[in-house]
Amino acid sequence: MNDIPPEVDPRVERSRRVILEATLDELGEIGYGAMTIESVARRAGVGKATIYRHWQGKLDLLRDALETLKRPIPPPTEGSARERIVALLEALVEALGESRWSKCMPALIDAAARDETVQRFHHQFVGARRKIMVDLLVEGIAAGELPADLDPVLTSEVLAGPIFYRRLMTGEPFGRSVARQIVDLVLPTPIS
Amino acid sequence: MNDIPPEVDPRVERSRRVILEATLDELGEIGYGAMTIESVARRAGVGKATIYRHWQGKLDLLRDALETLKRPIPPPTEGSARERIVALLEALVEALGESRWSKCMPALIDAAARDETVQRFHHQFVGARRKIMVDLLVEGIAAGELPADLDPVLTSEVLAGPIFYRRLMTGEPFGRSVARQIVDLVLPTPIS
DNA sequence: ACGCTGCGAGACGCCTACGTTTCGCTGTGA
DNA sequence: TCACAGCGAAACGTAGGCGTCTCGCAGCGT
Repeated sequence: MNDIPPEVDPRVERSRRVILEATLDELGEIGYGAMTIESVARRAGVGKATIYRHWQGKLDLLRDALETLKRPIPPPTEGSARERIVALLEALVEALGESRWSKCMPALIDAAARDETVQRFHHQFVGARRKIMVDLLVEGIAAGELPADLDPVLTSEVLAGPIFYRRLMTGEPFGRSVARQIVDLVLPTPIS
Repeated sequence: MNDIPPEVDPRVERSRRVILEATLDELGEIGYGAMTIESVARRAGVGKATIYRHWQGKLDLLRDALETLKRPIPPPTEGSARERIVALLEALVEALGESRWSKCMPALIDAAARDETVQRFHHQFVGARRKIMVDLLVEGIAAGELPADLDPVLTSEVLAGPIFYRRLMTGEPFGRSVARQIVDLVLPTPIS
């Protein structure tokens, strides 16, 4: 995962960085089908030969660019299981509102439908996020805070699904507060 | 909506039909960004001049093609509110599994992110579907079969969201049975 | 200080799509 | 029956991306 830097020429480092940045920007803005090596080079302020020096082509470039999106998501650790679930869902709301990941999402979904490698990345990326939620649910069940017969996987989908639904299908704006609303609707209310 | 046929040349009728068909096929297969007038013409077995004779360009063509996807969805009328909701959700599962709409969905989401007209179409299409579910929920509440404090809009999103989530985000296969599982999880179980 | 190497720029031949035009051909409607 | 209109095919010049190559430059490591 974390190599000891093999004395890489800083010029190479810098080129790779600005090119991968430009790739994600371009992807988010015009989509995968319309994205070209030349448009990426223009946006990056780079000769296209420099891109071909480091990558085989468009798909190879995209795959590398997507890797840079991966970032560890810290699972919430404070409060009751229910509160931690709300917090994680709120983090998802935030991420889907502003992040570069969110901006690239439509293009990513489209590209995933065309290329199997991108599809694997996409599913894996989402899967990693969802696993955190599933873990929280399992903990909650183990702690007796949630019903023992709750299906954690299905529940995680029911919790996260509506947020993606709004982002991708209806375009309806949403704020942090939907997170708690969804949890209140889905998880049996504690006696209060 | 339903004009009296203005004596249209059957050759024109036929051309429009095969071209719009080919447009949707092309859209589903290679996406909006990669789709070209020439690729549509090739697939339709048509001279590209014939396309330019009827449409201004790619976007104009796409908009017309999308219109042909619209089809009335008959809301279920038999059984309890809960059973009708399950039935409607099952219909959604079917539609997301097999239909041309589903095949075009990734491209559609991508195109909606680039063009406002497509976005309006997409949101409206989804909105029309969701309205049926909301109506069912409202009926159920009015009939006393569902709790009076249930938010019908949010509930419809929580019901449908997970199915889209699987289709677009995780790629996990799903069958009719998820519909009932989701309803059982979300709607308070009737005393049984 | 200096040889090396990654760089931006841009030219290359090739290919494909653009949107328009022309050409016979054939089905249509009177 | 026959004028006409829509058709497929193909050619047009233009534009732009492909992937490769060659420059001269400037920042790199020794």
